[in-house]
Amino acid sequence: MRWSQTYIPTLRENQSDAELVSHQLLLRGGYIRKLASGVYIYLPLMQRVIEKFSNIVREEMNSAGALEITMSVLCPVEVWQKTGRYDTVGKELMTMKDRHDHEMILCGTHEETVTNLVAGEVKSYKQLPMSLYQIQVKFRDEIRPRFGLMRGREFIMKDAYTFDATEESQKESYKKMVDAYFKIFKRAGLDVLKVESDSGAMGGSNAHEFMLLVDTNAGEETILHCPNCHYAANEEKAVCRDINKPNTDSVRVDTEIVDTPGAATIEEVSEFLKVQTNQLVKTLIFMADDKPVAALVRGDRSVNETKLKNAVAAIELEPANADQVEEITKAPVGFAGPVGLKDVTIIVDPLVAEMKNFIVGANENEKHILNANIDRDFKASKIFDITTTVQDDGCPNCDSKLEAKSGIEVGNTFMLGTKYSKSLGAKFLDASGKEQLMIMGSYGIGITRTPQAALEHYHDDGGIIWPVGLAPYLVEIIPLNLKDDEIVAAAEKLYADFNEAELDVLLDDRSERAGVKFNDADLIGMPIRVTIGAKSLKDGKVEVKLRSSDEIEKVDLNDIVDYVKNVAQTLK
RNA sequence: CGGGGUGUGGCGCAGUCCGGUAGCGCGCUUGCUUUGGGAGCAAGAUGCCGGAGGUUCAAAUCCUCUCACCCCGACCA
Repeated sequence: MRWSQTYIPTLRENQSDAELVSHQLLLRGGYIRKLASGVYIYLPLMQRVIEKFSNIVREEMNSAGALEITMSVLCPVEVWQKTGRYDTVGKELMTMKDRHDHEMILCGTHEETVTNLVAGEVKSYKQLPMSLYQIQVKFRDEIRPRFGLMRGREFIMKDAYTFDATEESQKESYKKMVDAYFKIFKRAGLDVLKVESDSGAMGGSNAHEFMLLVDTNAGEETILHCPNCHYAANEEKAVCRDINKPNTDSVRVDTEIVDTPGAATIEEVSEFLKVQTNQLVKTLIFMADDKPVAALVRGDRSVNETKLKNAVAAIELEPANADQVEEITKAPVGFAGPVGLKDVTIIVDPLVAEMKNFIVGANENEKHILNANIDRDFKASKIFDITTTVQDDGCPNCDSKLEAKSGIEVGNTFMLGTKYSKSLGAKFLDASGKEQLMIMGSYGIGITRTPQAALEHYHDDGGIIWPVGLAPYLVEIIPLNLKDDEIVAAAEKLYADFNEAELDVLLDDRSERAGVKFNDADLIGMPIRVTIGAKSLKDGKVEVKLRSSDEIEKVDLNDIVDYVKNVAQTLK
């Protein structure tokens, strides 16, 4: 492609509302433009990146035996009502009304659509396993879109779905997808970490996320990783095992109510009573589907709301507001405690359950209770891991300490079980003629998110440095002076040769000065740059430079295509 | 939804406190010169100062309402 024939609107200055380097680079490099919050237009270069990555995904999905289809973006609400997700997904569900006032879903995922399809088509175990996928736009009314393509309201996703007759077979299907995922990300130049995750509104038993680790604020999730046994899970899933337990008395002592004037927060109370924060127990009041829940964690730890949501099997969970807290505990915020609480579900974390003689709020203004003990002074509705796991907590699988890392989710895999096949009637007859529910899996990869995530790693001060797998063009030719006929002739010949050899090539045929072309080339980030200038050309040579290196190699004009081919092999 | 902030040519911003009819840099157009890391000179074009209402002789500027966008939090298939 000739620069003059395409559209690459590079900008000299950063746009003020882009926070992340990767977002900034896509904007400045002329890859994307914003239309509305979380809604982007992909310009020609981005379009090529999307095609490159999609093709990698497509090839690996096909090799894994998945069949490409395209499902509708729209889906009648009735299908979503059948699976219950019309209610459980909540406000993130994007919907519209047609002219007959019939509500339609703008799908953010396609379990409903695909299961509805398969339920009507597949009737025999002989047709299973079946694996379907598509690459398509998705809609999610995100509460706060941010970071450009990282979290949009409209984005492109690869979503795959497997249908199996038996658990055994489903495990194989799952493994095939996981293997394909590692191949895909490797080809895109990315090292990803597979972590255990919570299945959330998706339902199902087992789930993993594929995370790209980053050390910037681009990471929206915290991952706990064991360097020894390689256990890895995200914050919402990681089992909390505290290896620094506080010493506690073994003998239970009677409770005592004390005044704690002006001390409401854990810090204030611990300072006032001259005790460590881990001698206190935090009682946090939440509303779970409009029912009050008290969550008890140790004073020095915090509640993970996803874990708590799972503990009470709630659809909606939110912290109670000050009025609700007052109504439930009969005391202002800061003095809630489990002792004497009525008609409230009390979820106790295991770290609290093993404590003795601890301090809790007294449900009375400016008072706390000393020496509270579980079972004697209050009863737990349930003991459940609701503590957020942090750096240096113990690995649940070995004796090492966990490390906390920040990551971007670029893919996910879910074992769905029969949640969708049951509600949508995806049944088949097994070999003995008995009706069975299909066992499903669901697998996503963010097609627009992944390339931007990659840029969090692949850039320097000058701009983007694409891995070959994602680069819009492999090589960019820069003729330095368009008034020099020999340079132009050499550039045209090279351009023709690269095209002949079917290498993706961009020719910067603008009559800009060298500096402008070099800076733009650095900014848009093609892996290989070929510079044609008068000096080298006298000797029949051109200069080859990798975007990722400062070294310049002079190569004979006639050998250049082979040279570039070979170099490309050595790049990621 | 809560907290914070911003809307002024395509982009980045100044001007707003203290009202007087819009400016800078980059980009864009034309011409000449220049051509190995964001050139120089000259001449140009581009603004309902986010929108509506109000106060005033006069509003980008003051007041009221509204919309959009950004950041932090909740959410995250």
